[in-house]
Amino acid sequence: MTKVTIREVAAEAGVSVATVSRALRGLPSVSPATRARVEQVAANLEYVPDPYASRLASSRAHTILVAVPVPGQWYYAQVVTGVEAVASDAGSDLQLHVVGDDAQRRRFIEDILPGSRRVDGAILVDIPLSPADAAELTGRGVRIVAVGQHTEGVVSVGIDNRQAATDATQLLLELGHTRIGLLGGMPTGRSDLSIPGMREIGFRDALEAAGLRVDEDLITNGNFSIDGGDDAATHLLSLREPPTALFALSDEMAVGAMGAARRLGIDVPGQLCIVGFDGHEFSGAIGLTTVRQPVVELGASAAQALLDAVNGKPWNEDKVLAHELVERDTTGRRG
Amino acid sequence: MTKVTIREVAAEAGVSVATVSRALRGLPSVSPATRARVEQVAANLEYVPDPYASRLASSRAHTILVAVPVPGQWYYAQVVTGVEAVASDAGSDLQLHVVGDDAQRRRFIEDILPGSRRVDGAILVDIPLSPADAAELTGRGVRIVAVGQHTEGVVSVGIDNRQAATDATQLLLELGHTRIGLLGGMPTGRSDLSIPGMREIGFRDALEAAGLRVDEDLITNGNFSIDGGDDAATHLLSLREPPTALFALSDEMAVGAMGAARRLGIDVPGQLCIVGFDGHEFSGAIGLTTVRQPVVELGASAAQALLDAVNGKPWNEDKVLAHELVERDTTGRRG
DNA sequence: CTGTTAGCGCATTCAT
DNA sequence: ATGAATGCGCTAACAG
Repeated sequence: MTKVTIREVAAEAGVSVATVSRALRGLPSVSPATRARVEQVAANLEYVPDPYASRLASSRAHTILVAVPVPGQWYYAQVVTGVEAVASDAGSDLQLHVVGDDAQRRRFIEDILPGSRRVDGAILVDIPLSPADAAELTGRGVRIVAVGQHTEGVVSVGIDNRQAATDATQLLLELGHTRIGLLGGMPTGRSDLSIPGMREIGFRDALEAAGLRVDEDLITNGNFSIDGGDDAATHLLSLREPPTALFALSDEMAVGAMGAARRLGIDVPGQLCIVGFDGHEFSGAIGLTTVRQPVVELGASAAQALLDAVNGKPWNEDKVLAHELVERDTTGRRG
Repeated sequence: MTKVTIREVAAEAGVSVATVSRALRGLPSVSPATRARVEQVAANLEYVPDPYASRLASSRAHTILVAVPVPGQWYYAQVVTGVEAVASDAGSDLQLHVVGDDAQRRRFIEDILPGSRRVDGAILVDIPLSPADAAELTGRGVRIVAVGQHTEGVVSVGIDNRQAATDATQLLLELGHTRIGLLGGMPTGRSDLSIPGMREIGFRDALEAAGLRVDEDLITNGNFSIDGGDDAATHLLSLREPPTALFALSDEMAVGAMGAARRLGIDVPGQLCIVGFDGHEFSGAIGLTTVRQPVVELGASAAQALLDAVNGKPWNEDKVLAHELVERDTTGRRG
């Protein structure tokens, strides 16, 4: 009922509040005996430091903020999981922010983030950030780490999206496909810097390397959603010359495409091969060939980068984690 | 760079800090003229109140905490999404905590939650809470709302799990199945109060109502995971007298079961019908019949309940949202 | 309607 | 190694 404060602990232990503070935080200059006594008393009184008071008094917030566009989407949920694990290990709280539309984005960048000591830093997952905004924020002392989306002047953690897309496309090419449909998505801003953009480039790379011309009609927008993938696939499959394979830039779209194929009575992989992207938890069970990326580790690394920066050891270069092409039923080697 | 404080705003606007505080928070006793001026100055100076200072000084944290066992699991991610939406609408931050194993659970209940003013309240999603702990916490002024898991003395938001399971089982019965396997999970604590427990009871209800005896050998533990569902299904399907239908208490397990069936060359729904539970985003695309529950709304309602409690209007009874049986391919009406 | 006076609970100098 | 003093930035009575 009564919120025990550091003062009562001090009184009870017969020392000053300063000593209690030092003892409980494991600072060096405290005699073992005193420390033991203080810890004992604190335990008895069930003393729990008020985080807000300590955040106000010190400069560390012991809180790391993570912003994602759609917290319910598998990929983001996994990244958040990774961040949480590292954060909680380090004794930091995790504040989750949703930055979906552009209005939220502006509010987030202008109002939330600048509140300097609110948090130790922020992890932006696929949140577009202009170099100007980035400079402005870091100038204000806001530590930022990006996951996926790369921004000038901000450390980022991700995979080699371009290469990963090339790998996936090459598998399809090896299987003999020459008409490959692409289920991509919303190219916001400079496409050569966005994730979808990089993947699309990788896709084109592979085709060109194989001496094939890219048929722009086969490049569609699946909106990174199941329904979008379904729609896009339905469209592609109804063309006069439909593709014999689809490369979806997310497993959600790939699943949508699988659904479309099933509805249209098109056999997968007999008549249509499909490759997804992400390594969604369901991909194995439904036999979806996909490019697996280390999602949880992505978040964990980002969190670590942030913590390191907080501790004065900022990373000086981006971290690129390994991806892996996982071949499964939807690209069953055609007999 | 320079953190603008309320003092500078006050100075610049020629009023006291108290007035600035009142003006900016929209409190009644401030003249329109003064308020306008203060707001103007605050905007110019790009003043952003320090949340920790205000939390320390006031009694509201403007933070709502949400605890889930596995943040990366679809169901939890959806609930969190719902909570976030309502929280951010109300201007509150969202603090995410993972409470997986029992050690985390104890630490959470004993150390995190009791920090009274740390948060306005907590939403526990499927976190077992003993009536004793609940009483202790509420006694300390910690507001709690439960999602799913019901605990004596704590308002909860959920669906009628028992009825939902009965509905699902009845569909299978109507289709003529008499040997139905159950993919359930870890009965932690009193099973008749846990979600899996309630669903299992609903399952038994339906069988008994149909005059069928429950074959305990068909009741398995799928651990609420894809792999667990696969294993459990594999086991069931290898019995001398295998079930002709499976009822999985989560879509993850159902998908695992679908994978197992595919691997074993068992046609679904021809030789085996499957019903899942949750209404996972992928269920539609893969044709999985399932019991859909309003996941996002679950979180949103819980958040609303918490906010209402904070505002002195605590709910006096649990909220039961509607579920819906969605019939799809995996229970294709057999010709 | 507005200004003054006190803290909120803790982390930090600076002494000792 | 420890204590006393000061302030983090804001809200909350209490006056006026």
